Amino acid sequence: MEKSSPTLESRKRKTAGEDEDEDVKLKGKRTEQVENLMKVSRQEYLKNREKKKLKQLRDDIEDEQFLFEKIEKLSEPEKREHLYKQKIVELVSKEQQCDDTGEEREIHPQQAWEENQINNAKLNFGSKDRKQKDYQFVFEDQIEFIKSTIVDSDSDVDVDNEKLQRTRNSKLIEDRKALPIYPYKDALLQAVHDHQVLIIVGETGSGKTTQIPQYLHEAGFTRSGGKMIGCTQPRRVAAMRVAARVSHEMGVKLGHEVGYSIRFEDCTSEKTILKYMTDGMLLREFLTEPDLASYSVIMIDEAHERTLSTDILFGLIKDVASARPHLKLLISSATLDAEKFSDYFDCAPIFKIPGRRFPVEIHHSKAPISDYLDAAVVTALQIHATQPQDDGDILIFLTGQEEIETAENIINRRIRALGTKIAELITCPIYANLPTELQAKIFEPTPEGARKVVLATNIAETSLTIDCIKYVIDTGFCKINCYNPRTGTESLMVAPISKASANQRAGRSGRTGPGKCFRLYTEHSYMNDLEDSTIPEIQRTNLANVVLLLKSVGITDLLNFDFMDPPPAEALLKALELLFALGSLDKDGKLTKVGERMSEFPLDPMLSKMIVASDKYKCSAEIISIAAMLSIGNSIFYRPKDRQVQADNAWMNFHVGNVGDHIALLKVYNSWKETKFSTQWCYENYIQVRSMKKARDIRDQLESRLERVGIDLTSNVNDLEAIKKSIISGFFPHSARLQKNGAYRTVKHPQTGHIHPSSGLSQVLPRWVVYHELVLTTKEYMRQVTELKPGWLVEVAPHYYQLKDVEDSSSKKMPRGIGLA
DNA sequence: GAGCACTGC
Repeated sequence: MEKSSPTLESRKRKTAGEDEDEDVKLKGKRTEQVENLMKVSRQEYLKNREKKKLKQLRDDIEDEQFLFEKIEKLSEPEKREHLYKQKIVELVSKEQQCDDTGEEREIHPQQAWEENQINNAKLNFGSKDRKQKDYQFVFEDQIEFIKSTIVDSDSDVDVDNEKLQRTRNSKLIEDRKALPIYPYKDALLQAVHDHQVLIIVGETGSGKTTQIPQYLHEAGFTRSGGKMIGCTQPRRVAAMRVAARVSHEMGVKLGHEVGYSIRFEDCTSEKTILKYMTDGMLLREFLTEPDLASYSVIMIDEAHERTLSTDILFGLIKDVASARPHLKLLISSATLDAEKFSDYFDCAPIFKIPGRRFPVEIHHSKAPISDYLDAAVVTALQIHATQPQDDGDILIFLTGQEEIETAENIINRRIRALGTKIAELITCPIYANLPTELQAKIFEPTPEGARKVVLATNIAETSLTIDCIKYVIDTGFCKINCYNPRTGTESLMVAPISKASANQRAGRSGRTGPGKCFRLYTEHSYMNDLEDSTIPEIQRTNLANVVLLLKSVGITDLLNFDFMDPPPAEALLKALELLFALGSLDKDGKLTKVGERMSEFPLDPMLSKMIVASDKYKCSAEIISIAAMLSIGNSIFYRPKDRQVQADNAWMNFHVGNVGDHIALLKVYNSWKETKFSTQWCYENYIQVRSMKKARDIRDQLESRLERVGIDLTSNVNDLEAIKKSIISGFFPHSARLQKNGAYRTVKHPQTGHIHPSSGLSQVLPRWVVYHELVLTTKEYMRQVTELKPGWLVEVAPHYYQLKDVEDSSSKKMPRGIGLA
């Protein structure tokens, strides 16, 4: 974005002038009630004022005659309670009708649960009986209109289907009105009119993600100039699923009026007015549209998760908002962080919407526990032995694959020892790197008379939800990735979770019914030892990518950029230094031509630079394959415990001639391509199919970006020197020289490292290498290593290396047989 | 001769 946005003074004037009209119009409408709703949660409201009266009402409700007289005198919550009962009866009869007409109904457990939830949520429904009819009418109209577009595009629809459609639509309207958010619709719209930025605290199950964009659309926020309402999600599946749900509710085809946009898949069209997308995708849109002119509203959902992308979005969007007073911002967060968000957005008001969830009983351990793995197993077996079988499954949170496998073994062994004295207990491991076929196991329904125990990493905290979990066992730990800007190393560390995380984990037990959570740490420890929330990603990650992106949207002064939680200055400086070395920034910190080309690629800057440089060496086809393989990380090879030797041998096939890991990855990709992307081939070579498919998608994307930056796709598969020089053009800061003791030392900064044992060169120990990344585990290990000739460093990066840096003064002191590869 | 939390572009 051009940083030459209006000065603060002129912005203020502009804002005041343009908002004045609206202000005058709406001031009258603003009621005390609206203000109250924004401060007090509905649950508190109910609890404090009307508890007693409600109880009495329940006793009286049998007598209809009496009730109708009484209902006129009732307060709002009482009316709701009454209508709730009425609506349940209506809904049940409607459901039966639906079934009678033979409507196609998926019996997916998720949907069944949703419907159940919706029914439960009827408590909050329909405070305004008369208006309901109005709404239905208005809606029928709208649906007729939209339905015609369905008929247009789908000529097979016959009269019967149309009738069916109508039943379904009216049920959808009912469902929508049943969501806890519905009674707040008017107040919410009012608040959006009154304020530019609104923090929304929407508890789980409130319906905020699906309903708010629709409300705004109905209220006319999409009418002006065909502008869109954008809603970001931290995960791809969420964006897709919500978009599908909303398009269904609105009776339009997915990808038309309602669409989603995620990497590799843009399911939107010119008609699209409600757009769901991943937060990273919106961030990328800043590159082509710095003022987000095509949006009238941006909603950042799940902001409390504080992903890297949301944090950057905050800074950028705050700036856009001050330049565009008519752009509305909605930030949805969890209760704990709401005030922090409000402070950041200049005291934006907080709007609370209650959710619907089941109560969860929380148990803490009495005394501190030293062996949480053992304690988790014991607790699980205890639950299994003492609680009724058909009552619900168990979910245990552990830190990683190894722990999961050990726990699985112990549980199985102990259950076997107990024999028939106890009901069957099925162990289901789940972690991101588990092959897809095995992951599916957790979604299979539990057989009659048995119980499931799911052993999961953090993946079960937010990314996937498992039905029928009644018991959660929380060990209180997880693995987090930490980047050390000083050494440039990354490491995975086992760390205590935050309070927010602990509550999230506990909530996983209350999805289908009341649940219980057993925490393997004391309450004292929860109160005093755990942080309130996890350290945001932006403070513990390599920022090279972020800095390049910010530079290319025109942010010049990064150290003073308005971060909600600023990253360590050292990490920013390190990133700037790297970008300068790569030639993407000039002396004044401005983006160069090379930098502009690099920012087109959704990769780490070193990988992007490698691609840009491959133009010169005429091997872009090979380099994008390597970049794709490198960027999917270390989950390419599958190494089951019982076949480690075979797996290692398969891997070594790609290393013939000690070509180095980069070229080996290229060979893997090309061999797979030759088999026409065969799944069987992957199994035979102990390679993860999922990873390879991802690599193919990334490669395809990179290929299309080549065109955009004007690089020809040229292939030169046999010229290894050209390929290696391209790699070095991006990774020259990661070059290292062999020491006497068999370790390596980086050429510029004194950093030692060792070739990782999984590398094809770990036995070869070439004198000079370039590595992809440095990880700290038991030692500092260089992962993905390729041999280089020192002369190339001076040739490729003369601004960085002089001859004296690469003079091989120590060659004579080398032990015999080392460093001669 | 080792160790792979989770996302996203």
